[in-house]
Amino acid sequence: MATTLQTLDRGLRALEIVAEHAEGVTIAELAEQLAVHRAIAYRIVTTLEGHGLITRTREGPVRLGAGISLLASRFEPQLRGVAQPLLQRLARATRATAFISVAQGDECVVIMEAEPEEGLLRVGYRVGSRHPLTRGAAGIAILAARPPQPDDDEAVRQARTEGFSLTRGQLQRGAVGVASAIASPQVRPGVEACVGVVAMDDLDTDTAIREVMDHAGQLADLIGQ
Amino acid sequence: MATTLQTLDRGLRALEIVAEHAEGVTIAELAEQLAVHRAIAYRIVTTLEGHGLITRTREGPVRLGAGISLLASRFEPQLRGVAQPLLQRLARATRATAFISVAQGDECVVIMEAEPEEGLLRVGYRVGSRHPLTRGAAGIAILAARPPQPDDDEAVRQARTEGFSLTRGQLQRGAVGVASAIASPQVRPGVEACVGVVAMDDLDTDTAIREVMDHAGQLADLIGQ
DNA sequence: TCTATTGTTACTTTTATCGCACAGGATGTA
DNA sequence: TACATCCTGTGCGATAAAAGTAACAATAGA
Repeated sequence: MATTLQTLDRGLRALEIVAEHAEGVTIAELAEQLAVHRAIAYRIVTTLEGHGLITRTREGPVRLGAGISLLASRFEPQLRGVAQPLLQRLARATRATAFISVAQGDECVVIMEAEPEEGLLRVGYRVGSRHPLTRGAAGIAILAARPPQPDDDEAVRQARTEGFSLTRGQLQRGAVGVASAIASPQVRPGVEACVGVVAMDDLDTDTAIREVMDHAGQLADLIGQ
Repeated sequence: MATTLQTLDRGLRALEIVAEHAEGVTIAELAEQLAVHRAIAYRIVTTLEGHGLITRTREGPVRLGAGISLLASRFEPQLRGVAQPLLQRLARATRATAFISVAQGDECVVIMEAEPEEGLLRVGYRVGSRHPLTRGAAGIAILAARPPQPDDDEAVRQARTEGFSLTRGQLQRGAVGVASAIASPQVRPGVEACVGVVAMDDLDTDTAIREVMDHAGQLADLIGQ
């Protein structure tokens, strides 16, 4: 019947709660947020700590541990580190917020973000935020990189021929997004990523399209070696 | 009696096994490595997938998911991205392998690494590798950044006064390491990190000491704002 | 066509987990 | 000092949750 495991689920929720508290949480606070007894929270913390995913200061709060970095270093190792400077350059060139998203099931998740240094208003694109692949420039760019399907949307077909996708107001009123897939089929089939920018209506789309596609090519080269 | 949770422990072990297989693993392989029945592995996979930590290609293997990046972005967000270019510069300036380590319990764990581009032989310092705080330049640098303890080792006291630690052959015969703590007590108390370099015996220690301390200061400034 | 492998789900058994209870330490207050 | 109030940490029995079995569908290969 139940296809998920309660204990594992609680442990992962605990990990997320710890992640949300940069200043750390006590076991008692953790138990309250999980709505479980403190003894349970204590055992969860002990187990997570055994795997290095969290760490504890003496008698004090719990925070994320170095095991997270180990996992992150295994997840698209080529991308991390190399991509951040590129994203910064893209953000500067387009005066817009640059991001990298990957497909996760039938959703699109932001994994990295860089904001322009200048400008009065900034558009933030929160790392970890997700939305359906069928909505927003990022998802459409990823769908366009897949083999053609008979039920593809018009926007997807257009993005497939042009090499980029441009959407207005699909995720937020007044927001415009441009994205292009990062092509690396030979390296890691199954990993689907795209790079793009998002901004208010005043985005210079010609520049954005050119820069986004240029950076998508650079990223593909960097991770394709 | 048992202070850890078997189900959570298995789930985290599964996550680590998936991380070790960049090309992906099938549920059957995962079940074999965990020494559990396929049905159990299936439920573990479903639960991990629900939290975005792993993702599945259609009918195919399992690999790490975007949730890892979300967690990583919460773990020392200032450090990630900003630090990698600095590490590259440090590696180039010293012609040695540069690294950042953090304290995890009474151990010292490498979380980032950068290797010099030139040179015939490279010294690799694997991300995720760990050793006691009392051994190696990195651990001593972290201990030296803590308030003085009566049972401090001589090397720790010396590192505290000089601002850096230098060890030879403690972790590996013929290896020499230099490290200095990243001081950021006001920002995130409880996070203890250090930066350093490791190389064969031919390290130019004067240059290394100067560069490591300089970069430690830069990193402290960057994350201290 | 037959066989082998894998993913997936229903059902029964059993065991790991839950939640209570209590001990102990640190801190604050009268 | 005595008392109160937080917190962490840990046996132990009842029970809910997970383990294990079996079975089915789908796919691939011989």
